[in-house]
Amino acid sequence: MPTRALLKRLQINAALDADDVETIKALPMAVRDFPAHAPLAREGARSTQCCVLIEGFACRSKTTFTGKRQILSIHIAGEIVDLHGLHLQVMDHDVTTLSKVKAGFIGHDSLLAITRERPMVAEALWRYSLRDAAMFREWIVNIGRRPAINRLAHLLVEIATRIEEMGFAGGARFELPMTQLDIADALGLTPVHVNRVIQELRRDGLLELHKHTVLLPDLPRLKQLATFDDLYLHRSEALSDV
Amino acid sequence: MPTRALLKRLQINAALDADDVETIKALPMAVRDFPAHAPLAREGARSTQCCVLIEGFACRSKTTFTGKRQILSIHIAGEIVDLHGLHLQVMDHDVTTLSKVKAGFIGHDSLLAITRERPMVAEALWRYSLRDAAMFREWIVNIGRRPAINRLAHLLVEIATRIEEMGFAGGARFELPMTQLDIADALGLTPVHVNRVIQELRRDGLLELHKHTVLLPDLPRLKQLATFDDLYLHRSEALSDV
DNA sequence: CGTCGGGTTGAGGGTGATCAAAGTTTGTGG
DNA sequence: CCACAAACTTTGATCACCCTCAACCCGACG
Repeated sequence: MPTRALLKRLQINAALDADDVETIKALPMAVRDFPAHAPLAREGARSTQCCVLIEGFACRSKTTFTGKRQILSIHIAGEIVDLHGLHLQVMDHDVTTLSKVKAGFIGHDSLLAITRERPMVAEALWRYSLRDAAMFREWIVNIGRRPAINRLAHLLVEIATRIEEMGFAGGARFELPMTQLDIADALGLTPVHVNRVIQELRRDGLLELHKHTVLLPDLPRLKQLATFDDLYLHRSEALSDV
Repeated sequence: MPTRALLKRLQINAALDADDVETIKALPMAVRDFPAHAPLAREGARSTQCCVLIEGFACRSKTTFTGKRQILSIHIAGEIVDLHGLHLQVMDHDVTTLSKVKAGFIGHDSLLAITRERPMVAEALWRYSLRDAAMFREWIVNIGRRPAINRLAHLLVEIATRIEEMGFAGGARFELPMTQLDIADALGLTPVHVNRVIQELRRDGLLELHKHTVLLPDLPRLKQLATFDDLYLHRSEALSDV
């Protein structure tokens, strides 16, 4: 069931009834496989469908005229990488796979139709896009006001938290198919400096990183270093919903 | 008519029919005045209403545990500073006035009701929040990948563009009630360095700044310096709407 | 006239950038 | 399965952008 992860993702933040769930499951979705480093959407393009990650990792990024890339967010299975395209005509950034990816594409027409018929689905999606924005805000704080080590710590803890939230693996060990260059572009640093900061975390016993497997041996201390507060992830708000 | 600016703002990005407009005009709204540097909303609070700027400037910000403030966005008349509160229970950041402000407060209950009855209003608001997110993304790129001068240039051009878009004054001259400390917090810099960068722009004939009046004598050159591309503002998308 | 917030200036220091090169791993084709 | 290339990681040396600290100036306002 390709919509399983998506449903899980939406239900973390919204109370959907059985009919809502059925309607989402029935959405026509084209599933495709992509290799790593493949574009899922490009800046300037007019999208006609939304892209849901079923398996694998992707990131959103912008490249300045001077050729520098800035990664805006990392995405895991269950997440919609371009939901904004539903109401914003043209893509203002790129979406690229980080690993091999299985992705589902849902036409804007069918998605718009269901949002107009089922207000709760519309609100779940709207809320999802608001959480997206909340993560961008924290990303701004991270890049603007935290030194490099703390910045990297925050990125790691955020990803660990989000992976755990979706019920994949434990929070302290996970796959992260990002190169040090990717991490640098995510943090607004250079790859050389990221390498040095990684070594510092290793020395402090806060990070083990072989291949693309991350292990966080002392999550509490890492969270402290990151001054991580998960408020901005707006977890489990469904219960208190109107 | 206190909803005039808001309507103008929404209609830039959405096609509202006469009934939609009337419904928005009829929204019960409590108007209040605030001095400069007053909180409009606080991190951790559960909001029950949305705050619309009728006159004046405000900003959104987060403060890290180490006491550093990062400004996330600047807001002008017509903008809703906490629309996300409609679907996200708790505020993940602060909203503060920058100048004297006249603000209108609309209860979540009436706002939710109208979004459920009028899909086009819901979509206009949803789209508004998506544009918000697009501005956060550009803010990330600005802080993460542009040197200080270019960063300041970008901030100035963005504000000039958004003020012009709303039909206030010309794009090259406008009021900006931010201190150099505020600008520093917006750009992820220190006030001392902001001061030096301002002087550099002055020397280059790109900026005049007396009191809180900004004059941009050579907007094209400033845009070039900022490598400013207004794509992310998603201007006038209403026409091509579904 | 004194205080206070904000702007300006100077000296010195450090975080992170740049440049360059050497390892190491990954992946691909023979 | 090996050979080779390409991509990624690591290390070193040097540099610069921006920070820190500190003082002084200026205008607004009581």
